[in-house]
Amino acid sequence: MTPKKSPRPTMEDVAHLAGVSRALVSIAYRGATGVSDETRALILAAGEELGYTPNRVAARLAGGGGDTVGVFLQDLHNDLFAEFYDGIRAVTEAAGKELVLAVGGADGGHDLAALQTLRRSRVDVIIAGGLRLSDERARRIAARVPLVCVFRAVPDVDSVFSDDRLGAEQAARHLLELGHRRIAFIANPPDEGYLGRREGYLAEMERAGLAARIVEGEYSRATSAVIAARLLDDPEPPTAVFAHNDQAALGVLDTLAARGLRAGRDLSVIGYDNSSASRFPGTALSTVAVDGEALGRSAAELALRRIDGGVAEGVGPAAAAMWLDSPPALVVRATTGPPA
Amino acid sequence: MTPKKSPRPTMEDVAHLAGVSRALVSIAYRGATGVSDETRALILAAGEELGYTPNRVAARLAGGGGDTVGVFLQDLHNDLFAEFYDGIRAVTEAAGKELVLAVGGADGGHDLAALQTLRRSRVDVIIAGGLRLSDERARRIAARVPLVCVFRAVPDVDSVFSDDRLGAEQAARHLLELGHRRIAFIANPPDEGYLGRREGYLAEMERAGLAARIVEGEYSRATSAVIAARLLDDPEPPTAVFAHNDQAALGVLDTLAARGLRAGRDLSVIGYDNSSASRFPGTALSTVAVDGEALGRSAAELALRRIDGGVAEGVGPAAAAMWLDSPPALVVRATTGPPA
DNA sequence: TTGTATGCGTTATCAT
DNA sequence: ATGATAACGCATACAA
Repeated sequence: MTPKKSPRPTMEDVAHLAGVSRALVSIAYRGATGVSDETRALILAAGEELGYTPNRVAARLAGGGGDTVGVFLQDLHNDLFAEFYDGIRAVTEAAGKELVLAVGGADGGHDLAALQTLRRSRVDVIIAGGLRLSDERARRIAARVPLVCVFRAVPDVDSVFSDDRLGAEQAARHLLELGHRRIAFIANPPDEGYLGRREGYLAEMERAGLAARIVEGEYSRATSAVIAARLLDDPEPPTAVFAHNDQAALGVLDTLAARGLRAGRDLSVIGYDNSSASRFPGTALSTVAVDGEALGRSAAELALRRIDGGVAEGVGPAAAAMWLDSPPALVVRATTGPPA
Repeated sequence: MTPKKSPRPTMEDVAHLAGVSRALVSIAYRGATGVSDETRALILAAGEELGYTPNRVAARLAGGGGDTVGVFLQDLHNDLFAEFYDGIRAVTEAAGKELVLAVGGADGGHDLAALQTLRRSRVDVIIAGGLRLSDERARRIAARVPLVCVFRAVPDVDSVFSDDRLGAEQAARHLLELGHRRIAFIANPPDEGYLGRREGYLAEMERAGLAARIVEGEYSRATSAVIAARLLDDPEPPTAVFAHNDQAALGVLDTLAARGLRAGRDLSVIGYDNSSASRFPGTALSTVAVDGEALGRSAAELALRRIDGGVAEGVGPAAAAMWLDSPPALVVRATTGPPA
């Protein structure tokens, strides 16, 4: 009278009920070849009856792997990464790969831990969007697991990115052509990569024979708001501000609103990313558009090639691919105008 | 002269190098008790030297489990779910649990597949934010794996939610008090739960002796824009629109903008969620605030109790907990005003 | 086509 | 504190 142990049905149970061997059940559930359609239907029916769900954990341990891609997302609050994820999913889903996600924290402090998590879960490749780690650290990670850095170029590491420097030049030039001369740049932490935007700004200012004015900031809206206030209180305040990304630009807009000032008239503001927030009619932030979804798709394709074989199989970081994808596009909206 | 196979270092390798047994290595890496601090340091050093990373897949197969929580997120494009995730992470991280994520698609069609993925990966409990499945389906899933539904009350299933009905009543009343009489409600698909908002609207309209006007919509901004256009072209157009959520309300705003109409003057619009999009100064959408992060925290606590034991351990859906959390709060901004 | 053994890297249960 | 040994659930040769 020992009651049958019922924890969770396994392949064994399904095989038993269907009157076949475990191997057959395995094949049937994977859609692999080696079973007659009839027996497969029979097996699936048996599984259904038992409420069986394949155990992916066991499958990953046993199988060779090669069907799991890890994705790192810098920030769920930033719409750009949602688009990025959409792009990745579109191609990985079509290829029948499973996605494992890891999300960064507000600051870059958690990025490394997130990558570790991905590594522990034995993903076959990692696509990292918006990694805030030094190039050196990124390289060290790439040495242990195939890594594709996105939105950012890391030398010697597979990277898919937009030409930030070019985009920044366009933004700066736009401000310059409007007649601005005192243009400040709110930068990101310099030790976390993403230097292209800063460089573009610098280059364009130099070309115009103007003094550059870089203020180190972060990615957050709040921090940027504080910086903007300081800038405005300066004895010789800038007439235009170019922010490293939209989030930061939004922070500038916040202080402007708080002081009853109007963006585009009292101070020109331009961001970078063309995040959904910048697109709202009421916000109408001038910015530089980055196609997050396209970058996601390209990154996923690169990642798949790394694990599925193909052209780049086996090659290490030595043959890192650098994909300059989807050129940035200046988007002029309402927050930029001629100096007051 | 057979070269040592180098694929990936395992515990065995670490144990070998450290001159101890595998079991010790296991204990050392888990921080469990049973090793002297000295040997542990020695083991960790050996692991470091080999570039060893614990294999979580194997650990999950072997171990009893109980340390993995699955999270379903309806939509990465909606900021509300980012907050929700933050709340979950705050408590699960403190409890030392691993998170496994699954994301829904644009429509609810992928929700079931996402849940399946979570099930296959053998998470110990699932926290689902914004599930678009019928109550019945949700119940069937809950019968097979501990499930916590959030933002929504599913009878007989653990649920953590805000009082949508109350919030909707507040929104409707706000419109009523402003003097509106023809108030339309853009609803979500009726078979996907989330009926509280509709009910609140209905109740308040009835109380005022007014005719309700419900238009079935979806969650998307685009669909809602089309609906708004139709509403506006009606021979007797509403003077106010209450949308099921902010996304939908934004769609109404889009149509207004496209026609050169002004929200708050030509047509009052109110949404629901207080998503970040609604907060932008330029948008200033009146709405009802939901504390996504608080709901996430509560849901996580409930989930942990389910797996870690404690008060609710072992109890099935029969004793489902319904947490009415964080009361909704009316947020009046610029898109609502007296009728023209 | 179908069934059988072996191994995947850990954890857990025993002994010592 | 430490060291063997048995699961964990499945994939993958390989034999039938």
